[in-house]
Amino acid sequence: MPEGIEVEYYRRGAEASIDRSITSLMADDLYYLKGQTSPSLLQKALIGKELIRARRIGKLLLLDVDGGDILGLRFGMTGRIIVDGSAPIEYLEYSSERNNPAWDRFIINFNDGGSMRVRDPRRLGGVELNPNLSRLGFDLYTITMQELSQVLSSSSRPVKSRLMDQSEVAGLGNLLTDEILWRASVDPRRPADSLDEKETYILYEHFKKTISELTSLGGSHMGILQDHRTRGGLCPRHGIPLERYKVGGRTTYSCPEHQKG
DNA sequence: CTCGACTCCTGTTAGC
DNA sequence: TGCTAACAGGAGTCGA
Repeated sequence: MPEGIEVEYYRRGAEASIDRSITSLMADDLYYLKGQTSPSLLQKALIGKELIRARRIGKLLLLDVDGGDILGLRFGMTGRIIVDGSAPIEYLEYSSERNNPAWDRFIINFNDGGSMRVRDPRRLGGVELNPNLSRLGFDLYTITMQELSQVLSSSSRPVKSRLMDQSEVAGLGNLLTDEILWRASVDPRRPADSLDEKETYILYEHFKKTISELTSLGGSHMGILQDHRTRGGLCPRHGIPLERYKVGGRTTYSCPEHQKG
């Protein structure tokens, strides 16, 4: 599913839509419009305008409009962005291999005949004009050691829950979080504030390395753990069955050998 | 503050 | 073989 890494790819893809005049919209799926966003507000903000910048905070893609508005796109679990018919990410975990235009929930048409569309089979994403950004935590690409330390030391919740809390760290999803904790040899259930300075540093190093590595490899699904995150899956390091359980309601896999305590 | 339980959604898959 | 029920997870809400 799209996590921060995929959305960063989407952002790069969306840059192809910069500086092109918007002539029309398709925003028929009202369920997909979040907050106060309505088709008429979108028309007013976008028609005759241009997108001037593509930004990203965590899993939220932000497109600045030349009238001062900001178009926020969320992709949920199965959403992708398609600019002029091509998608920055073709393969998406848990999404359909098929590519059905009926799943287009939002379309921007440009005066040159091209388009930018959000294709989302399960409709867990959404479009929001001028989204509230104040609740987003440190972005996964720019978080510092001090910031991570602050996030972890200020709560006794499970370390995994803390890392996935978008108001603390923005951009980590379930798969990336399992991958990072697996690499760092940390039990996802451990209280966040139980990690000492050295453990936090090790976690931070694996965090940064995982993000940069999977960004160059092409997505969250390229992680070492990913293929083994299934019932009966084996730890790629020890060859023993991974544990499967819930943390904060999310399916979690970890190795009982090197991620204990 | 923190937790679980619930909601939304729908394509895929496990299991009878 | 064919059906149904559970599952996947991002994000929000709600009550304990």
